[in-house]
Amino acid sequence: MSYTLTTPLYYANDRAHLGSTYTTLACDAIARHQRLRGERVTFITGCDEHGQKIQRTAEAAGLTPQAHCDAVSERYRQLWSRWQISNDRFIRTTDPRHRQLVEQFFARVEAAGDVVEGRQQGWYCVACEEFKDDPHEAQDPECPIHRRPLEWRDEVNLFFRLSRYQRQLEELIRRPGFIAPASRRREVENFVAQGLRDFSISRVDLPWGIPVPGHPGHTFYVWFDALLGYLTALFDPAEPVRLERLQERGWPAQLHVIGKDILRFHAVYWPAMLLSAGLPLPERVFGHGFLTREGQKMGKSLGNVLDPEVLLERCGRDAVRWYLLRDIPFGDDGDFQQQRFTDLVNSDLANTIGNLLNRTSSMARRWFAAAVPPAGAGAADSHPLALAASHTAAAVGEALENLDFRVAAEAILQLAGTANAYLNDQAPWKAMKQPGRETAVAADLYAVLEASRWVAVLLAPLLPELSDRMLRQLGQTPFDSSAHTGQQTGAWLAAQRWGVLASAAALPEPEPVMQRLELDAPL
RNA sequence: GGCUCGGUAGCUCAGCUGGUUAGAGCGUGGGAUUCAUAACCCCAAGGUCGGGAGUUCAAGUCUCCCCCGAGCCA
Repeated sequence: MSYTLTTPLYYANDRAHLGSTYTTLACDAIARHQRLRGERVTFITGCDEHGQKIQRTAEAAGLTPQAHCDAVSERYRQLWSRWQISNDRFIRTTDPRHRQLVEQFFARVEAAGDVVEGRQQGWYCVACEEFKDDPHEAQDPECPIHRRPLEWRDEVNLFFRLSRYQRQLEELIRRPGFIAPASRRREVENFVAQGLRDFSISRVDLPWGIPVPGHPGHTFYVWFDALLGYLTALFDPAEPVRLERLQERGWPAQLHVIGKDILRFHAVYWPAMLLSAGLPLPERVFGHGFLTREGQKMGKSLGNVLDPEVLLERCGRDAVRWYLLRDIPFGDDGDFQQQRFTDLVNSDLANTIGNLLNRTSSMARRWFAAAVPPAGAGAADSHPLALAASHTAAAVGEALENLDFRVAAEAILQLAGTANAYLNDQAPWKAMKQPGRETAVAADLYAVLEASRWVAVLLAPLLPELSDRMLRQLGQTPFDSSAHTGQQTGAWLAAQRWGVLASAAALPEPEPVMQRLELDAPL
């Protein structure tokens, strides 16, 4: 089976912010989970590089649009690489192959009779790249979102006949699971119910875009071009772009993850475009929420923007991933609070999970020749920790399928908590002082080591690096869920069996797998 | 202006089709312990469930109005 998922193609107007990082981290966890399950994954991200806004930003910086995009997209690429994002593809809409794809796609849409000319007059926001509904006679109207003056436009554009797809889209949107979370569905339903209007797919006098074949002077509207980037990305960079081959390359996508602000484009315009071109539709569009910081919207004017590069530098990947995935319900809006961030990272990762492994490993080494103790009763499937582990695995699997990272994380945490409590109940440090209890202690420690191993295994999609360190400390081979080299062997599922640790196998000297986070200054 | 989604302990959230003293984790306070990253384990305090009215034997849970936040459409 293959599993294709995408982040949005981020607009190359400016560098990455926390929101795009959040989206990308979540997708990374999904991609890794699917690889670990044995799926052939194509995880797509990239940059959307056309449009008037970029052209103007480049001009203002004294650069050509291409040079500007080269710089911005390179910065994205490097950022994702530093976050160890496991994307298989990074597509840029200025890639020459993308132009081929757009041309092929447009030819289909045009052949379907879905392209018509129309005159468009109105006030236009360059930042939104959209016409606004302000009345024609308005004096100096402003964009309510960007607080910038609107520009008067009067042009003949090409329109996509969205209105023809009214019925089909209504049906699609009703389909359970297409729009997720379900709470966002109503909004789109209402929008469609108002009656779909054709939308323009070209601009005139905008050189920074892909020329529309057969329509001199027109370039494609940036959204039309950008969405198609998901398709271009599926082709191997070395192979020619051929729309007929799309389905062999992993289309349709199982999942588009986006911010809730662009839900309409993905749940309405995009499916209609695909229908017109005779291509299958993505299975699911997931619109997640936005992040605020300490209760306030992040913005340049407030000067409270949290820079993902700074965050990475000062806190590390595991900590940030954990906080964002474990504390913010995926789909809802969330608030980044520094105190809570450090509290959770320290409590969950360092104290509960890290210390569990550390204390157990240290006892095992001390009393059982630096090795995994004889398993005895600890290897039994009926051991309380074995039962807990298998419940946890089921819960984690289900939660991850539902993209509910928070529930998955909590389940893992609970397993670690159960194991910690078990240790306190059994108190091996006391038992070891009594003669004849050595076998029982060995079994207890074995079981707790196994539980720790399960914690590490289940953590692999969410926190690949911490999982890695834990498994090494247990003398196990870590999982490879990265792009391209990801194992896809089912090793991860096979590791979800009680009793994998071999008694007498050497245990490396323990060192803390997770440092506590001490932030002396605000981020 | 119309619509959507939220408003439950200091913080983040659970509470299905209405039904015993409203739950969890973090944080706070206390206890116990020493294997461990001053960690782990146990216990406790903390809520008039945004406000008001209504339906009902019974409402955080249903209806209406209002307030606040986020968003969609005008």
